[in-house]
Amino acid sequence: MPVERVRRRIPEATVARLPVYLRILVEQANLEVENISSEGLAELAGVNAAKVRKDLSYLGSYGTRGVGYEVAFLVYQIRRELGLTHDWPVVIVGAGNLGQALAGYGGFGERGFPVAGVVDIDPAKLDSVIGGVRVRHIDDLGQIVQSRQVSIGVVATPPAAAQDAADRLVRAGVTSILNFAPVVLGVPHGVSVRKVDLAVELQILSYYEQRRVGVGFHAIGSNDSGRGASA
Amino acid sequence: MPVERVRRRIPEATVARLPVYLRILVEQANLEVENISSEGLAELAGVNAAKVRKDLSYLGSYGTRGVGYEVAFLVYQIRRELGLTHDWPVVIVGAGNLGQALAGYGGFGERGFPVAGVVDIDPAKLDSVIGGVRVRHIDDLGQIVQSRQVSIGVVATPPAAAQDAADRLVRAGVTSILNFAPVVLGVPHGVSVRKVDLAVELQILSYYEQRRVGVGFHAIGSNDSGRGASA
DNA sequence: CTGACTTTGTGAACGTGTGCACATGTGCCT
DNA sequence: AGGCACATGTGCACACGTTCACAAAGTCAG
Repeated sequence: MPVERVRRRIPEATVARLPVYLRILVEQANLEVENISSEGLAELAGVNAAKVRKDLSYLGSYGTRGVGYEVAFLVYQIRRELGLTHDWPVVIVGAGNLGQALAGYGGFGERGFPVAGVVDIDPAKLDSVIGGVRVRHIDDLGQIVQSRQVSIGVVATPPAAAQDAADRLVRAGVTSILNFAPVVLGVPHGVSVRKVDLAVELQILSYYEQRRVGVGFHAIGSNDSGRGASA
Repeated sequence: MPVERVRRRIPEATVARLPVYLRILVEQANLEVENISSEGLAELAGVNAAKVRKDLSYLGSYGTRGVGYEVAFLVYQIRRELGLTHDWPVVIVGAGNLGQALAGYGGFGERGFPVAGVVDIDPAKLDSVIGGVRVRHIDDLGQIVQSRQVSIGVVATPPAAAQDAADRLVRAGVTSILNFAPVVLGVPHGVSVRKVDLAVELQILSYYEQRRVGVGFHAIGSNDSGRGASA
């Protein structure tokens, strides 16, 4: 069939849910499930069935009325849409507590994001090996990014060093950054940033916790899949 | 002045930004800044000034026209609203890679979320000390939660064990859960869950990265502060 | 005390996201 | 071959969030 990439825009909220559907679908595929209905998928993803259908409709009409969606085919389509048909090597800046945990956490590579390198500015940390990767000096960043075609960088430095880390990543040619430091990063136009701030998450929980005066029932939206409680 | 807790509801999106404002305001206070305008705060938080004003207006009319907001007072009000006037001890389930990093990461305690305990199901992990806390068996969960008045639990287990961890937390009396496992947790009505899924974040970046065909300019919304790029 | 200037607080318009409800299409059973 | 049961795909209405634009309220200089 002819390649017809129409480049239709997918809503932000949907993009954030697709990875969740994908994970569930892969699990179902491993369980030898061949077809799944929007309701079944919705149940597993903890969302509304109509939302699932609308989300999937952005990819095209890949369902069969009266039957549901073919799991393997959906997996392929979502992967394709998310750009997961090939690996995206990432480079981690900061070999502290968090950087080490991230590098050591096998989940990255498995899910298509192999750790191409870990760098730190502290000479004391150099050459230690974490998760099979040797820690190199931050000055090698450009070389790593170039040679390994890295386009995603992870900032796992202390807050004070985060902006510098981001600047270096951008200078090295990285165009997407996942930021773990509790800082608002300034980056040039054209660079995507997503942040993960543990303290912020806890503080949000604290808000709802504090409100739980005695009534005790809330459905709080999560950051990407609007879901928090179920009966 | 009389205490007038009206319990007005604050929009979800605003709740997610308040912690960011708070962090910035605390920084400014340390820099001896006494007053800040909505525009100044907006700049530092990477958001629109009108948004800042509307967000803060949910707390009450705490600004002074022609001047701005008194930093120290705002810090107090936001803390109060978020329920950060006292500490919220947390218990971490799972002493693996991530659990260790979280426990060892000092940022929790500093920001009002001291680690009350770390538990694991694996006897081999018991009694090792991480970040000043001894790893205990998961059967001690109830005792820890009760004695330390814990209401927030952190799930840092492998995916397969996450639901069980959540069940145990709920049974022990925890009412808020921060979930790091790539699983959709089912919890009873009245329990709040927020999730942090690294792979999902990377996959979202991948989507925008993949679209960057040659045009190269996108402003992608972050999970809480709708912001991704700046010039 | 007055007037110019600054910045808040908010009404109103707009855009995005959600969920219902149902027509439409598909497969199965008789 | 026909009809029935089922599940998708989507139009529509509503809720939520964002941004503009401006009146109201305060400051400060002279």
